[in-house]
Amino acid sequence: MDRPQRRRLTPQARKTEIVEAAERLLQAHGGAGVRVEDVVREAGVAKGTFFLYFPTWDDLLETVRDRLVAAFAAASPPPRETDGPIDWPALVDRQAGAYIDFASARQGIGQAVFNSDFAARRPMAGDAPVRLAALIRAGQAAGAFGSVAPEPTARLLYVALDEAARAVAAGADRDAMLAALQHMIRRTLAP
Amino acid sequence: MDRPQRRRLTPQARKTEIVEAAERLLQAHGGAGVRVEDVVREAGVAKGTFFLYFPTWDDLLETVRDRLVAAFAAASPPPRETDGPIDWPALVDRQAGAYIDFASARQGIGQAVFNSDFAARRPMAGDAPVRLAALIRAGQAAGAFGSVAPEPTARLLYVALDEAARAVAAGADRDAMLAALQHMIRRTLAP
Amino acid sequence: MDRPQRRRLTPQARKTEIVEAAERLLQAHGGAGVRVEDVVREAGVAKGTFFLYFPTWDDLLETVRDRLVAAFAAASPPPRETDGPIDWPALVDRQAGAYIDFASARQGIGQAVFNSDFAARRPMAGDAPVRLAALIRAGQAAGAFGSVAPEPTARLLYVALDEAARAVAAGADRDAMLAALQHMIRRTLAP
Amino acid sequence: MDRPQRRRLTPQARKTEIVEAAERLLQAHGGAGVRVEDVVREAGVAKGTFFLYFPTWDDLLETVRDRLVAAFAAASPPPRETDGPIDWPALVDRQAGAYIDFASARQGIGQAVFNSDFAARRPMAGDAPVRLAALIRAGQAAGAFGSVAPEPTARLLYVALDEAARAVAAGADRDAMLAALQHMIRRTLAP
DNA sequence: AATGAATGAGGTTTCATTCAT
DNA sequence: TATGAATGAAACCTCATTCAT
Repeated sequence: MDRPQRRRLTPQARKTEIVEAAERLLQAHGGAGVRVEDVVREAGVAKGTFFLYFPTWDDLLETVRDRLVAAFAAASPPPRETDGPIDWPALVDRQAGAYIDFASARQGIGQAVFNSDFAARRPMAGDAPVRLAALIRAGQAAGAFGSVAPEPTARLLYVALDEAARAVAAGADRDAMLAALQHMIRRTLAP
Repeated sequence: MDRPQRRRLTPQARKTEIVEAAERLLQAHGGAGVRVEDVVREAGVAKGTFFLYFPTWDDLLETVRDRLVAAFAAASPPPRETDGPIDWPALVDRQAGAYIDFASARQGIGQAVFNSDFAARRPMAGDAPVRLAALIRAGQAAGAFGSVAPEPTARLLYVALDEAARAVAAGADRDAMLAALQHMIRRTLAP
Repeated sequence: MDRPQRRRLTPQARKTEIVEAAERLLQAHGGAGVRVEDVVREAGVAKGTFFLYFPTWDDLLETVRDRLVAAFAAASPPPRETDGPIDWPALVDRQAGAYIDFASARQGIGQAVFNSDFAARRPMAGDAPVRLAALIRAGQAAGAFGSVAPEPTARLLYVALDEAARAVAAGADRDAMLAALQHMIRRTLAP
Repeated sequence: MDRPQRRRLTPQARKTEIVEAAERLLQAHGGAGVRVEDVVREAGVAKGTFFLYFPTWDDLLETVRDRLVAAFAAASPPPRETDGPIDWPALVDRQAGAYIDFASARQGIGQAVFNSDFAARRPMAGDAPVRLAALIRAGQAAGAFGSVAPEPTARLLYVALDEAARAVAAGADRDAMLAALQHMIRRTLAP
């Protein structure tokens, strides 16, 4: 028949192809009902190839999650000291907006890896709240923020960020959500 | 034979038995890996009986979810006007504490019905944020709160409440989480 | 369509049906290439039913093996003292013949459970050689046999018995094999 | 790059490397669970190379089996007439001991090629019993053995030899097994 | 001759749901 | 109303074998 040629790639390239195929499907379906079968069809590879790169389905999801986290970290790097004195409130506002836009555009994936049975099965180190806590601490050191407890507050703010993104993805007014979020953050961290 | 006597109960009582058995297991396992098989064993009924009362597994989860929501509503009723002028900040603080204690004690169930594939399959009307928005509106009407947008803010505060409960259930210091939460809420709603 | 009616049986009856279907196939194919799929087709049950009774494929083989051993034990019971003095050489000759006939008629099953990867995966207590050693000991006590070491000799005689059956099943002359076997046993055990 | 130099060997040498790697693994694991993957890793060659030399997995096992048979034949050659009159009973005793020692030291391989699904899939010409029958015939011609039927008896003695080796490999007392075996053989073949 | 990425048929196992009793 | 044996559609995963390089 017209069986497509066997395409030989470097392992890294092939792995990426599979992950990206998975991301497309997860984004479209929120993770629910996406199976190995679907991913390999989307990626145009054989089933065995999938398991060559991901021993289990959860290993794929883990990779997807790691890529998501890394992508946001790369997209909104923490402020560098060298750029002069930091306008903390403005910085926080900007980051909040960036997060909403980033995460709402990837809501399906986020759902699949953060609000699913998978998330319960394979809990995550939880990098984001840690980075947020560090940010709060830095702002406090600069005298820009009040004396809230950094870690608990970071946790709470983080889920608020996430919820805002989810709301926007679900159709809520982006600017209204962002305004409410920024208000909450500014007020919470204000001296 | 000496088969255990078939216990004839009112339909409602039998249904409750099953739900409560399910709640015990979901609470213990966070929902992961709890199967119909397990529930009927815990409830002491036959498998067919389960489907007599719950056409599908998700119907059971829906019932569990509804009961959870109803239980909290019953446990912390909204303030009644008749009790004289309301101390809004104090009210909010009290509700936050109540929510943390209630939800952290039922974290497993909450996980199973709110942070799982089920939650994605069967989204919920979302009663809690609505009630919270109403509360904010009432406080605003009384001049106790500032002019934030009630619905978006309610959404954000609600997930913060939830996260605080989750953190406590996971071992975080209850009082520290509560303090951070109360600070956030008070500041966010302050005039 | 003409989907066959669902046949409800007692668990024991259904289990037996499945085992017997398996035995037919194993006997016919020597175990090689017989799969769950084949057994359920032969038994006329659904695949899930198989796993209801045999958690794994090897559990089925174990049941088949146990039945085989039990069947031979039942078919040729050890001599009872009450029947008067025993003619040991004649007894041994008779048992040898019985074993050859029994085992050669079930060569396929024997192959599947005793000379296969399964046998290596799940080694057996090895009841037969033990019973044979007891028989030798009893004959020695009666002065009918010489002073060979019972256990090692029983092991060796047992595999010879088995090989004779295998040879007969493979087409060798039954009487010639039996004669050679009886000669070997008699000579080995003679005083 | 620094990829390990592709070692160019004569085909025969490369094939031997693979077989010997396989033998090491089969001996260690009794054949169960040894896969092509394992063999090529042990041999330090690529997977494709394996199939260059062995069209199928069973071809490898066949080679292993042939080497095993040839190795024993080489290790204990049949007696040559030129050495003068043969002491048949002593010869037989010696061969039995040699077989036990040889086979018990290679029990894993023996299991993999003689008592496995492979052995059923690819039955063997059965050289060993044939040679044993010839030996019996020669002894009979010399007047040292009785008039047993050579072929059936050789079959039975051969499996006894094999079982003795298996028992020793499994931890049985070598000398006790050997004594029982020699007794059985001597008595069976005695005039 | 040698490599190792890619294949896909085939196998076991799970479990929500059905249905004869 | 209640039972529990029976179902079968997935789902995951393995691994001998192929083939482009």
